[in-house]
Amino acid sequence: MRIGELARRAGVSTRALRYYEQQGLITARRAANGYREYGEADLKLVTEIRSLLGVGFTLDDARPFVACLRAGHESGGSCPESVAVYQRKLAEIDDEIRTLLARRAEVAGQLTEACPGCVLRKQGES
Amino acid sequence: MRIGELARRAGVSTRALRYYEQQGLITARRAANGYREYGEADLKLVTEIRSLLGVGFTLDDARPFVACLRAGHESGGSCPESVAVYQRKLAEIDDEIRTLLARRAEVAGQLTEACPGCVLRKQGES
DNA sequence: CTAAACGTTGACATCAACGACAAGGTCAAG
DNA sequence: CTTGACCTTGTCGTTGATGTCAACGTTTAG
Repeated sequence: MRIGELARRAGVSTRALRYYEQQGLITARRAANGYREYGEADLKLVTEIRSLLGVGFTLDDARPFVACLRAGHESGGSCPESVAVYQRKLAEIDDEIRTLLARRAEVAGQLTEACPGCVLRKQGES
Repeated sequence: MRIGELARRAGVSTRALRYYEQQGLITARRAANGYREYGEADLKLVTEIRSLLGVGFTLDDARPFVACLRAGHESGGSCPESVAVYQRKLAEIDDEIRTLLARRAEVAGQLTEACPGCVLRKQGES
């Protein structure tokens, strides 16, 4: 299939696909006229990439997953390198959550000071 | 005081101060030689801006606070416009936290699938 | 034959808050 | 007079994942 069809099927823009290629995440055979030609495996790759981007991974983070799929594994996350990324990302997410909770407390405190009774309750806060 | 001293006292770069001025957050009298001249009030403004930036506010968010201080209030957060920003930011932060929690769950789930027993516990999780 | 619908590469624009220069003016001390 | 520490404006670079053109070649349906 050509780039337009892959884009439609994967739900991404052709621009994105060319960018992924430029970043070395996907590759494409070239037809005689220079057009990119993709197979079903490429659809899986792009789908994996999109899924990872959707949960906040960067393209760089996605590399091991793509490599894992290319190596023949049915899941991109089943290689040690991918697992390492998973763990790093989990740690990053936890860090961000901690930062945001601290910020929320700080901002809520300031708001309370400026306008007692203005603070909205958060789910789970007494 | 001139820009260098204000920068030192506020703990920011002169570049940042000029940027704040360009964005209309602070203003400066000009000496005969064209140098910017600041007063103690400006130090308060910059300190407020930095404090807000520190908890994730944008310069645009900081505008009402600066205006509030300029209007003579001792606290930048004590004007209704500032309170509105506080509330909007709180809502934004809560949204981000929710997103991150969902992501964390998603990533942790994938990791568990790929590598049972690899997931680290989070504080507060059973 | 031609227009529409594809494909190609290349390059600039976006968002925020500056950092890092360039190229110059000003001013005090030695 | 000169060095050096200030100050000025202006412009480009940073970061990530594209959007959006430009300018052009290809293919396909009518």
